[in-house]
Amino acid sequence: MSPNFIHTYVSVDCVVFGFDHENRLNILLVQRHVDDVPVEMQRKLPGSLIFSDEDVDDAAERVLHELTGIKKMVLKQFKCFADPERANNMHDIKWMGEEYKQDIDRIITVAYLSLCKIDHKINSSKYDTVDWFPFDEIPSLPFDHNKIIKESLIEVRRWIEMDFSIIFELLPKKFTIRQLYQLYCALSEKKIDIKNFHKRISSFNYIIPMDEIETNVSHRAARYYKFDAKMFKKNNTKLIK
Amino acid sequence: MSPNFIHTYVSVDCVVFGFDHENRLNILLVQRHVDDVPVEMQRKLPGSLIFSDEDVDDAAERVLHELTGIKKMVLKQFKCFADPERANNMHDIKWMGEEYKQDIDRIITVAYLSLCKIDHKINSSKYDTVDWFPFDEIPSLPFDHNKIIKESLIEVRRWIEMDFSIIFELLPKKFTIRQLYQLYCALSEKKIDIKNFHKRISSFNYIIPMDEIETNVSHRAARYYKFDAKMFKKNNTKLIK
DNA sequence: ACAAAAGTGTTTCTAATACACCCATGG
DNA sequence: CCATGGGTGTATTAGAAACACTTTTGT
Repeated sequence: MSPNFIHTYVSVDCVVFGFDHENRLNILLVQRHVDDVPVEMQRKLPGSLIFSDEDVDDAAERVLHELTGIKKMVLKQFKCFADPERANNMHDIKWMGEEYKQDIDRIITVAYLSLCKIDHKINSSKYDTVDWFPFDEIPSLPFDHNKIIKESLIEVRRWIEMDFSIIFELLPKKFTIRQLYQLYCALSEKKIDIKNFHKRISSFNYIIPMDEIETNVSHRAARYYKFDAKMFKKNNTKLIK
Repeated sequence: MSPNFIHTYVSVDCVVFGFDHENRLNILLVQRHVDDVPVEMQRKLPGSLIFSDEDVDDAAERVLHELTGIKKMVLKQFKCFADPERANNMHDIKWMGEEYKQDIDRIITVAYLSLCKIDHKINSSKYDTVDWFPFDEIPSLPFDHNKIIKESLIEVRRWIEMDFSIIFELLPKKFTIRQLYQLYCALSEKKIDIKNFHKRISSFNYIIPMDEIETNVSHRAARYYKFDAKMFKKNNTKLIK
Protein backbone atom coordinates (compact mmCIF):
# COMPACT_ATOMS: atom_id res chain seq x y z
CA MET A 1 0.00 0.00 0.00
CA SER A 2 1.66 3.13 -1.23
CA PRO A 3 -0.90 5.83 -1.71
CA ASN A 4 -0.23 8.97 -3.58
CA PHE A 5 1.49 11.11 -1.01
CA ILE A 6 2.52 14.62 -1.85
CA HIS A 7 6.18 15.05 -2.65
CA THR A 8 6.68 18.67 -3.34
CA TYR A 9 8.62 21.88 -3.31
CA VAL A 10 8.06 24.33 -0.49
CA SER A 11 8.40 28.06 -0.79
CA VAL A 12 8.09 31.06 1.46
CA ASP A 13 6.34 34.27 0.46
CA CYS A 14 6.68 37.51 2.37
CA VAL A 15 4.04 40.19 2.74
CA VAL A 16 5.93 43.33 3.74
CA PHE A 17 3.79 46.17 5.04
CA GLY A 18 4.60 49.86 4.92
CA PHE A 19 2.69 52.99 5.87
CA ASP A 20 2.79 55.88 3.43
CA HIS A 21 2.40 59.63 3.78
CA GLU A 22 -1.23 59.50 2.74
CA ASN A 23 -1.96 57.23 5.67
CA ARG A 24 -2.38 54.13 3.58
CA LEU A 25 -1.03 50.68 4.16
CA ASN A 26 1.27 49.57 1.37
CA ILE A 27 2.78 46.25 0.34
CA LEU A 28 6.07 45.50 -1.36
CA LEU A 29 5.79 43.71 -4.70
CA VAL A 30 8.56 42.64 -7.03
CA GLN A 31 8.74 42.22 -10.78
CA ARG A 32 8.92 38.85 -12.42
CA HIS A 33 10.04 38.32 -15.99
CA VAL A 34 8.26 35.96 -18.30
CA ASP A 35 7.61 36.50 -21.99
CA ASP A 36 4.04 36.15 -23.24
CA VAL A 37 2.65 36.88 -19.83
CA PRO A 38 0.18 39.77 -19.62
CA VAL A 39 1.84 42.74 -18.03
CA GLU A 40 -0.64 42.89 -15.15
CA MET A 41 0.52 39.44 -14.09
CA GLN A 42 4.13 40.51 -13.89
CA ARG A 43 4.09 41.50 -10.23
CA LYS A 44 4.33 39.07 -7.36
CA LEU A 45 5.10 38.73 -3.70
CA PRO A 46 8.77 38.33 -2.90
CA GLY A 47 9.52 34.69 -2.18
CA SER A 48 11.71 31.71 -2.82
CA LEU A 49 11.85 27.96 -2.69
CA ILE A 50 13.51 26.82 0.49
CA PHE A 51 16.80 24.96 0.35
CA SER A 52 17.14 21.36 1.37
CA ASP A 53 19.04 22.24 4.54
CA GLU A 54 17.05 25.34 5.43
CA ASP A 55 14.32 25.96 7.98
CA VAL A 56 11.35 27.99 6.73
CA ASP A 57 12.06 30.82 9.16
CA ASP A 58 15.59 31.10 7.82
CA ALA A 59 14.32 31.06 4.26
CA ALA A 60 11.95 33.92 5.02
CA GLU A 61 14.77 35.88 6.61
CA ARG A 62 16.88 35.27 3.54
CA VAL A 63 14.11 36.42 1.21
CA LEU A 64 13.65 39.61 3.22
CA HIS A 65 17.34 40.34 3.15
CA GLU A 66 17.63 39.72 -0.58
CA LEU A 67 14.62 41.96 -1.01
CA THR A 68 15.56 44.99 1.04
CA GLY A 69 19.18 44.71 2.11
CA ILE A 70 18.03 45.40 5.66
CA LYS A 71 19.63 43.18 8.25
CA LYS A 72 17.05 42.75 10.97
CA MET A 73 13.40 42.96 10.09
CA VAL A 74 10.53 41.82 12.24
CA LEU A 75 8.99 38.74 10.80
CA LYS A 76 6.13 36.43 11.62
CA GLN A 77 4.99 33.22 10.05
CA PHE A 78 1.27 33.27 9.59
CA LYS A 79 -0.08 30.53 7.38
CA CYS A 80 0.70 27.64 5.10
CA PHE A 81 -1.12 27.79 1.77
CA ALA A 82 -1.41 24.42 0.10
CA ASP A 83 -4.43 24.40 -2.18
CA PRO A 84 -3.62 21.77 -4.84
CA GLU A 85 -4.90 24.20 -7.47
CA ARG A 86 -2.82 27.16 -6.36
CA ALA A 87 -0.11 26.68 -9.00
CA ASN A 88 -2.19 25.40 -11.87
CA ASN A 89 -2.02 28.50 -14.01
CA MET A 90 -0.06 27.94 -17.26
CA HIS A 91 1.90 31.15 -16.90
CA ASP A 92 2.87 30.32 -13.34
CA ILE A 93 4.07 26.84 -14.29
CA LYS A 94 6.12 28.31 -17.11
CA TRP A 95 7.61 30.93 -14.82
CA MET A 96 8.59 28.34 -12.23
CA GLY A 97 10.31 26.29 -14.90
CA GLU A 98 12.38 29.28 -16.01
CA GLU A 99 13.09 30.56 -12.51
CA TYR A 100 14.06 27.32 -10.85
CA LYS A 101 15.12 25.14 -13.80
CA GLN A 102 12.98 22.28 -12.60
CA ASP A 103 9.63 20.90 -13.55
CA ILE A 104 7.33 21.83 -10.74
CA ASP A 105 3.84 20.46 -10.65
CA ARG A 106 2.62 21.40 -7.24
CA ILE A 107 4.02 23.77 -4.69
CA ILE A 108 3.01 24.73 -1.22
CA THR A 109 4.01 27.98 0.40
CA VAL A 110 4.44 29.31 3.90
CA ALA A 111 3.46 32.96 4.16
CA TYR A 112 5.24 35.48 6.36
CA LEU A 113 4.41 38.96 7.53
CA SER A 114 6.96 41.70 7.86
CA LEU A 115 6.95 45.42 8.55
CA CYS A 116 9.15 48.15 7.12
CA LYS A 117 9.51 51.91 7.46
CA ILE A 118 8.38 53.11 4.04
CA ASP A 119 11.16 55.69 3.79
CA HIS A 120 13.85 53.11 4.37
CA LYS A 121 16.09 52.69 1.36
CA ILE A 122 15.39 49.43 -0.47
CA ASN A 123 18.59 47.80 -1.63
CA SER A 124 17.71 44.54 -3.27
CA SER A 125 20.44 42.10 -4.22
CA LYS A 126 17.99 39.88 -6.07
CA TYR A 127 15.25 41.94 -7.67
CA ASP A 128 15.62 44.74 -10.23
CA THR A 129 12.29 46.22 -9.36
CA VAL A 130 10.78 46.49 -5.93
CA ASP A 131 7.82 48.82 -5.39
CA TRP A 132 5.31 49.85 -2.79
CA PHE A 133 1.66 49.37 -3.71
CA PRO A 134 -1.15 50.90 -1.68
CA PHE A 135 -3.28 48.11 -0.33
CA ASP A 136 -6.32 48.88 -2.48
CA GLU A 137 -4.31 49.37 -5.67
CA ILE A 138 -2.73 45.95 -5.72
CA PRO A 139 -3.02 44.41 -9.18
CA SER A 140 -4.05 40.87 -9.97
CA LEU A 141 -1.18 38.64 -8.96
CA PRO A 142 0.00 35.14 -9.87
CA PHE A 143 -0.63 32.02 -7.78
CA ASP A 144 -2.83 32.79 -4.78
CA HIS A 145 -0.86 35.89 -3.86
CA ASN A 146 -3.94 38.08 -3.77
CA LYS A 147 -5.53 35.70 -1.31
CA ILE A 148 -2.39 35.64 0.80
CA ILE A 149 -2.31 39.43 0.93
CA LYS A 150 -5.96 39.61 1.84
CA GLU A 151 -5.45 37.27 4.78
CA SER A 152 -2.26 39.01 5.83
CA LEU A 153 -4.19 42.16 6.64
CA ILE A 154 -6.29 40.33 9.20
CA GLU A 155 -3.11 38.84 10.58
CA VAL A 156 -1.19 42.07 10.92
CA ARG A 157 -4.11 43.54 12.83
CA ARG A 158 -4.07 40.64 15.21
CA TRP A 159 -0.35 41.03 15.60
CA ILE A 160 -0.58 44.66 16.63
CA GLU A 161 -3.42 43.81 18.95
CA MET A 162 -1.12 41.33 20.66
CA ASP A 163 2.07 43.32 20.63
CA PHE A 164 1.53 47.03 20.30
CA SER A 165 5.24 47.82 20.06
CA ILE A 166 5.63 46.45 16.56
CA ILE A 167 3.52 49.35 15.27
CA PHE A 168 6.65 51.48 15.55
CA GLU A 169 8.34 49.36 12.90
CA LEU A 170 6.04 51.09 10.43
CA LEU A 171 6.66 54.64 11.63
CA PRO A 172 9.73 56.82 11.11
CA LYS A 173 12.05 57.02 14.08
CA LYS A 174 10.62 60.40 14.95
CA PHE A 175 6.89 60.71 14.48
CA THR A 176 3.99 62.87 15.55
CA ILE A 177 1.09 61.66 17.65
CA ARG A 178 -1.13 62.24 14.65
CA GLN A 179 0.92 59.87 12.52
CA LEU A 180 0.70 57.22 15.19
CA TYR A 181 -3.02 57.85 15.45
CA GLN A 182 -3.62 57.51 11.72
CA LEU A 183 -1.66 54.29 11.62
CA TYR A 184 -3.52 52.96 14.61
CA CYS A 185 -6.82 53.75 12.90
CA ALA A 186 -5.71 52.02 9.73
CA LEU A 187 -4.88 48.89 11.67
CA SER A 188 -7.57 48.70 14.29
CA GLU A 189 -11.30 48.46 14.25
CA LYS A 190 -11.47 50.29 17.53
CA LYS A 191 -12.32 53.94 17.15
CA ILE A 192 -10.87 56.38 19.55
CA ASP A 193 -11.10 60.13 19.77
CA ILE A 194 -7.86 61.84 18.70
CA LYS A 195 -7.83 64.02 21.81
CA ASN A 196 -8.14 61.10 24.18
CA PHE A 197 -5.60 59.22 22.11
CA HIS A 198 -3.22 62.09 22.60
CA LYS A 199 -3.77 62.10 26.30
CA ARG A 200 -3.23 58.38 26.65
CA ILE A 201 -0.09 58.38 24.54
CA SER A 202 1.48 61.13 26.56
CA SER A 203 0.81 59.13 29.70
CA PHE A 204 3.07 56.33 28.41
CA ASN A 205 6.64 56.61 29.57
CA TYR A 206 7.97 54.70 26.58
CA ILE A 207 6.81 57.29 24.06
CA ILE A 208 9.24 60.10 24.56
CA PRO A 209 8.73 63.71 23.46
CA MET A 210 11.66 65.18 21.54
CA ASP A 211 12.72 68.80 21.36
CA GLU A 212 12.11 68.90 17.64
CA ILE A 213 8.82 69.98 16.13
CA GLU A 214 7.33 69.99 12.65
CA THR A 215 8.18 72.75 10.20
CA ASN A 216 6.30 74.21 7.26
CA VAL A 217 2.86 73.21 8.35
CA SER A 218 -0.07 75.54 8.05
CA HIS A 219 -1.10 75.14 11.63
CA ARG A 220 0.49 74.72 15.00
CA ALA A 221 3.53 72.49 14.60
CA ALA A 222 3.32 69.10 16.24
CA ARG A 223 6.00 67.73 18.46
CA TYR A 224 8.02 64.71 17.38
CA TYR A 225 8.14 61.68 19.62
CA LYS A 226 10.29 58.60 19.66
CA PHE A 227 9.69 55.07 20.87
CA ASP A 228 11.82 53.64 23.67
CA ALA A 229 11.78 49.87 23.28
CA LYS A 230 13.59 49.24 26.55
CA MET A 231 11.07 51.24 28.52
CA PHE A 232 8.27 49.39 26.77
CA LYS A 233 9.69 46.01 27.69
CA LYS A 234 9.80 46.99 31.34
CA ASN A 235 6.12 47.66 31.65
CA ASN A 236 4.58 46.08 28.59
CA THR A 237 1.25 47.75 28.10
CA LYS A 238 -1.48 47.41 25.60
CA LEU A 239 -2.69 50.58 24.02
CA ILE A 240 -6.26 49.74 24.74
CA LYS A 241 -6.96 47.14 27.34
CA MET B 1 22.20 27.04 -11.85
CA SER B 2 20.13 24.53 -10.01
CA PRO B 3 20.66 24.88 -6.29
CA ASN B 4 19.60 22.27 -3.86
CA PHE B 5 15.94 23.05 -3.35
CA ILE B 6 13.91 21.08 -0.90
CA HIS B 7 11.68 18.43 -2.42
CA THR B 8 9.86 16.83 0.40
CA TYR B 9 6.91 15.19 1.97
CA VAL B 10 4.49 17.30 3.96
CA SER B 11 2.51 16.07 6.92
CA VAL B 12 -0.07 17.47 9.29
CA ASP B 13 -0.03 16.86 13.03
CA CYS B 14 -2.96 17.58 15.31
CA VAL B 15 -2.79 18.67 18.92
CA VAL B 16 -6.20 17.86 20.38
CA PHE B 17 -6.95 19.44 23.74
CA GLY B 18 -9.31 18.13 26.37
CA PHE B 19 -10.16 19.24 29.89
CA ASP B 20 -10.39 16.56 32.54
CA HIS B 21 -12.27 16.25 35.82
CA GLU B 22 -9.24 17.31 37.83
CA ASN B 23 -9.18 20.60 35.96
CA ARG B 24 -6.15 19.75 33.87
CA LEU B 25 -5.59 20.26 30.19
CA ASN B 26 -5.02 16.98 28.38
CA ILE B 27 -3.76 16.06 24.95
CA LEU B 28 -4.62 13.11 22.74
CA LEU B 29 -1.70 10.87 21.83
CA VAL B 30 -1.71 7.72 19.73
CA GLN B 31 0.43 4.61 19.75
CA ARG B 32 2.95 3.87 17.07
CA HIS B 33 4.42 0.45 16.47
CA VAL B 34 8.10 -0.03 15.80
CA ASP B 35 10.27 -2.86 17.03
CA ASP B 36 13.47 -1.98 18.83
CA VAL B 37 12.17 1.41 19.78
CA PRO B 38 12.20 2.28 23.48
CA VAL B 39 8.69 2.09 24.85
CA GLU B 40 8.68 5.72 25.96
CA MET B 41 9.10 6.73 22.32
CA GLN B 42 6.06 4.80 21.23
CA ARG B 43 3.59 7.64 21.61
CA LYS B 44 3.11 10.39 19.08
CA LEU B 45 0.78 13.11 17.94
CA PRO B 46 -1.88 11.95 15.51
CA GLY B 47 -0.89 12.93 12.00
CA SER B 48 -0.47 11.89 8.41
CA LEU B 49 1.31 12.73 5.21
CA ILE B 50 -0.93 14.75 2.96
CA PHE B 51 -2.06 13.33 -0.35
CA SER B 52 -0.98 14.77 -3.64
CA ASP B 53 -4.42 16.21 -4.37
CA GLU B 54 -5.20 17.32 -0.84
CA ASP B 55 -5.10 20.71 0.85
CA VAL B 56 -3.50 20.80 4.32
CA ASP B 57 -6.75 21.83 5.97
CA ASP B 58 -8.49 18.83 4.44
CA ALA B 59 -5.68 16.55 5.56
CA ALA B 60 -6.03 17.80 9.12
CA GLU B 61 -9.76 17.24 9.01
CA ARG B 62 -9.18 13.73 7.74
CA VAL B 63 -6.68 13.00 10.50
CA LEU B 64 -9.09 14.22 13.15
CA HIS B 65 -11.88 12.11 11.76
CA GLU B 66 -9.73 8.99 11.56
CA LEU B 67 -8.64 9.72 15.10
CA THR B 68 -11.95 10.28 16.86
CA GLY B 69 -14.77 9.37 14.54
CA ILE B 70 -16.29 12.75 15.29
CA LYS B 71 -17.64 14.54 12.26
CA LYS B 72 -17.20 18.22 12.96
CA MET B 73 -14.40 19.33 15.21
CA VAL B 74 -13.09 22.84 15.56
CA LEU B 75 -9.70 23.10 14.00
CA LYS B 76 -7.08 25.76 13.54
CA GLN B 77 -3.80 25.72 11.69
CA PHE B 78 -1.11 27.27 13.81
CA LYS B 79 2.39 26.70 12.56
CA CYS B 80 4.60 25.02 10.00
CA PHE B 81 7.54 23.18 11.56
CA ALA B 82 10.39 22.67 9.12
CA ASP B 83 13.63 22.34 11.02
CA PRO B 84 15.91 20.26 8.73
CA GLU B 85 16.92 18.24 11.80
CA ARG B 86 13.42 17.45 12.97
CA ALA B 87 13.30 13.96 11.44
CA ASN B 88 16.92 12.93 11.87
CA ASN B 89 16.36 10.39 14.61
CA MET B 90 17.11 6.83 13.47
CA HIS B 91 13.98 5.43 15.04
CA ASP B 92 11.84 8.06 13.39
CA ILE B 93 13.35 7.39 9.97
CA LYS B 94 12.76 3.68 10.42
CA TRP B 95 9.19 4.24 11.51
CA MET B 96 8.47 6.44 8.50
CA GLY B 97 9.84 3.76 6.21
CA GLU B 98 7.52 1.13 7.70
CA GLU B 99 4.50 3.41 7.93
CA TYR B 100 4.62 4.98 4.50
CA LYS B 101 6.67 2.45 2.49
CA GLN B 102 8.89 5.16 1.13
CA ASP B 103 12.36 6.39 1.90
CA ILE B 104 11.83 9.71 3.58
CA ASP B 105 14.81 11.87 4.34
CA ARG B 106 13.27 15.13 5.36
CA ILE B 107 9.72 16.01 6.23
CA ILE B 108 8.01 19.22 7.14
CA THR B 109 4.79 19.34 9.08
CA VAL B 110 1.92 21.73 9.51
CA ALA B 111 0.54 21.69 13.05
CA TYR B 112 -3.13 22.07 13.89
CA LEU B 113 -5.01 22.71 17.08
CA SER B 114 -8.28 21.08 17.95
CA LEU B 115 -10.57 20.87 20.95
CA CYS B 116 -12.64 17.96 22.20
CA LYS B 117 -14.98 17.25 25.09
CA ILE B 118 -12.99 14.77 27.13
CA ASP B 119 -16.03 12.56 27.80
CA HIS B 120 -16.82 12.20 24.13
CA LYS B 121 -16.43 8.65 22.94
CA ILE B 122 -13.29 8.19 20.84
CA ASN B 123 -13.93 5.92 17.90
CA SER B 124 -10.79 5.69 15.87
CA SER B 125 -10.83 4.03 12.47
CA LYS B 126 -7.06 4.22 12.20
CA TYR B 127 -5.43 3.87 15.60
CA ASP B 128 -5.72 0.96 18.05
CA THR B 129 -4.74 3.09 20.99
CA VAL B 130 -5.75 6.66 21.59
CA ASP B 131 -5.31 8.15 25.06
CA TRP B 132 -5.58 11.38 26.94
CA PHE B 133 -2.42 12.63 28.64
CA PRO B 134 -2.46 15.44 31.18
CA PHE B 135 -0.33 18.26 29.85
CA ASP B 136 2.43 17.89 32.41
CA GLU B 137 2.59 14.12 32.13
CA ILE B 138 3.35 13.95 28.44
CA PRO B 139 6.22 11.56 27.75
CA SER B 140 9.16 12.20 25.49
CA LEU B 141 7.83 12.01 21.94
CA PRO B 142 9.36 11.41 18.51
CA PHE B 143 10.25 14.12 16.00
CA ASP B 144 9.68 17.58 17.45
CA HIS B 145 6.28 16.65 18.84
CA ASN B 146 7.13 17.87 22.33
CA LYS B 147 8.06 21.24 20.90
CA ILE B 148 4.86 21.37 18.88
CA ILE B 149 2.79 20.63 21.97
CA LYS B 150 4.61 23.25 23.99
CA GLU B 151 3.87 25.90 21.39
CA SER B 152 0.31 24.74 20.98
CA LEU B 153 -0.49 25.77 24.54
CA ILE B 154 0.44 29.37 23.83
CA GLU B 155 -1.62 29.17 20.69
CA VAL B 156 -4.75 27.76 22.28
CA ARG B 157 -4.64 30.54 24.85
CA ARG B 158 -4.47 33.11 22.12
CA TRP B 159 -7.32 31.42 20.36
CA ILE B 160 -9.60 31.63 23.37
CA GLU B 161 -8.58 35.21 23.91
CA MET B 162 -9.76 35.95 20.39
CA ASP B 163 -12.87 33.82 20.33
CA PHE B 164 -14.27 33.05 23.74
CA SER B 165 -16.97 30.75 22.42
CA ILE B 166 -14.57 27.94 21.52
CA ILE B 167 -13.99 27.36 25.23
CA PHE B 168 -17.30 25.51 25.26
CA GLU B 169 -15.87 22.89 22.92
CA LEU B 170 -13.90 21.68 25.94
CA LEU B 171 -16.78 21.60 28.39
CA PRO B 172 -19.64 19.10 28.63
CA LYS B 173 -22.91 20.28 27.16
CA LYS B 174 -24.16 21.04 30.64
CA PHE B 175 -21.61 22.55 32.97
CA THR B 176 -21.41 24.48 36.19
CA ILE B 177 -20.04 27.98 36.47
CA ARG B 178 -17.21 26.57 38.56
CA GLN B 179 -16.18 24.24 35.75
CA LEU B 180 -16.14 27.11 33.32
CA TYR B 181 -14.16 29.14 35.81
CA GLN B 182 -11.54 26.45 36.33
CA LEU B 183 -11.12 26.01 32.62
CA TYR B 184 -10.85 29.73 32.12
CA CYS B 185 -8.17 29.88 34.79
CA ALA B 186 -6.24 27.05 33.17
CA LEU B 187 -6.26 28.88 29.86
CA SER B 188 -5.84 32.48 30.82
CA GLU B 189 -3.22 34.46 32.65
CA LYS B 190 -5.87 36.88 33.81
CA LYS B 191 -7.00 36.27 37.34
CA ILE B 192 -10.54 36.99 38.27
CA ASP B 193 -12.44 36.53 41.48
CA ILE B 194 -14.85 33.59 41.32
CA LYS B 195 -17.73 35.64 42.67
CA ASN B 196 -17.33 38.36 40.09
CA PHE B 197 -16.85 35.71 37.43
CA HIS B 198 -20.16 34.25 38.47
CA LYS B 199 -21.86 37.58 38.26
CA ARG B 200 -20.46 38.39 34.85
CA ILE B 201 -21.36 34.98 33.45
CA SER B 202 -24.93 35.25 34.62
CA SER B 203 -25.19 38.61 32.88
CA PHE B 204 -24.51 36.96 29.52
CA ASN B 205 -27.64 35.98 27.70
CA TYR B 206 -25.87 33.22 25.77
CA ILE B 207 -25.09 31.21 28.90
CA ILE B 208 -28.39 29.74 29.85
CA PRO B 209 -29.30 28.34 33.28
CA MET B 210 -30.92 24.91 33.19
CA ASP B 211 -33.39 23.43 35.66
CA GLU B 212 -30.97 20.68 36.57
CA ILE B 213 -28.55 20.94 39.47
CA GLU B 214 -25.64 18.87 40.76
CA THR B 215 -26.24 15.84 42.97
CA ASN B 216 -24.12 14.12 45.59
CA VAL B 217 -21.99 17.07 46.46
CA SER B 218 -21.08 17.90 50.03
CA HIS B 219 -22.25 21.48 49.77
CA ARG B 220 -24.93 23.45 48.08
CA ALA B 221 -25.52 21.96 44.63
CA ALA B 222 -24.51 24.11 41.70
CA ARG B 223 -26.78 24.81 38.79
CA TYR B 224 -26.00 23.49 35.32
CA TYR B 225 -25.75 25.91 32.44
CA LYS B 226 -25.61 25.48 28.69
CA PHE B 227 -24.07 27.55 25.94
CA ASP B 228 -26.26 29.04 23.22
CA ALA B 229 -24.08 29.53 20.15
CA LYS B 230 -26.75 31.41 18.22
CA MET B 231 -27.19 33.94 20.99
CA PHE B 232 -23.45 34.37 21.19
CA LYS B 233 -23.14 35.07 17.49
CA LYS B 234 -25.73 37.81 17.77
CA ASN B 235 -23.80 39.87 20.25
CA ASN B 236 -20.31 38.49 20.17
CA THR B 237 -18.68 39.50 23.41
CA LYS B 238 -15.32 38.92 24.93
CA LEU B 239 -15.33 37.58 28.43
CA ILE B 240 -12.90 40.18 29.61
CA LYS B 241 -12.49 43.28 27.50
C1' DA C 1 -8.45 87.77 12.00
C1' DC C 2 -9.21 83.17 10.77
C1' DA C 3 -8.49 78.30 9.92
C1' DA C 4 -6.56 74.17 11.40
C1' DA C 5 -4.49 71.20 14.19
C1' DA C 6 -1.73 70.75 18.81
C1' DG C 7 -2.27 69.94 23.33
C1' DT C 8 -4.57 70.24 28.26
C1' DG C 9 -8.18 70.08 31.65
C1' DT C 10 -12.86 68.78 33.33
C1' DT C 11 -16.84 65.97 33.69
C1' DT C 12 -19.44 61.93 32.99
C1' DC C 13 -20.30 57.27 32.98
C1' DT C 14 -19.39 52.47 32.47
C1' DA C 15 -17.47 48.47 34.10
C1' DA C 16 -14.06 46.00 36.95
C1' DT C 17 -12.97 44.91 41.65
C1' DA C 18 -13.61 44.13 46.49
C1' DC C 19 -16.37 42.41 49.73
C1' DA C 20 -20.46 41.60 52.68
C1' DC C 21 -24.14 38.64 53.15
C1' DC C 22 -27.53 34.93 52.61
C1' DC C 23 -28.55 30.04 50.80
C1' DA C 24 -28.22 25.01 50.51
C1' DT C 25 -26.28 20.62 51.64
C1' DG C 26 -23.50 16.88 54.07
C1' DG C 27 -21.46 15.47 58.07
C1' DC D 1 -23.71 23.59 64.31
C1' DC D 2 -20.04 23.94 61.17
C1' DA D 3 -17.59 23.74 56.78
C1' DT D 4 -17.91 24.38 51.99
C1' DG D 5 -19.17 26.23 48.03
C1' DG D 6 -23.44 28.53 45.44
C1' DG D 7 -25.35 32.72 44.37
C1' DT D 8 -26.78 37.96 44.98
C1' DG D 9 -26.29 42.73 46.17
C1' DT D 10 -23.68 47.01 47.14
C1' DA D 11 -19.90 50.25 47.44
C1' DT D 12 -15.65 51.77 45.59
C1' DT D 13 -12.64 52.92 42.06
C1' DA D 14 -10.15 53.06 37.65
C1' DG D 15 -10.27 54.37 33.26
C1' DA D 16 -12.62 55.21 28.79
C1' DA D 17 -15.28 58.64 26.44
C1' DA D 18 -17.17 63.22 25.56
C1' DC D 19 -16.09 67.71 25.09
C1' DA D 20 -14.75 72.46 26.29
C1' DC D 21 -10.93 75.39 26.14
C1' DT D 22 -6.26 77.28 25.23
C1' DT D 23 -2.06 77.39 22.19
C1' DT D 24 0.55 77.86 18.06
C1' DT D 25 1.46 78.65 13.29
C1' DG D 26 0.52 79.97 8.24
C1' DT D 27 -2.21 82.59 5.21
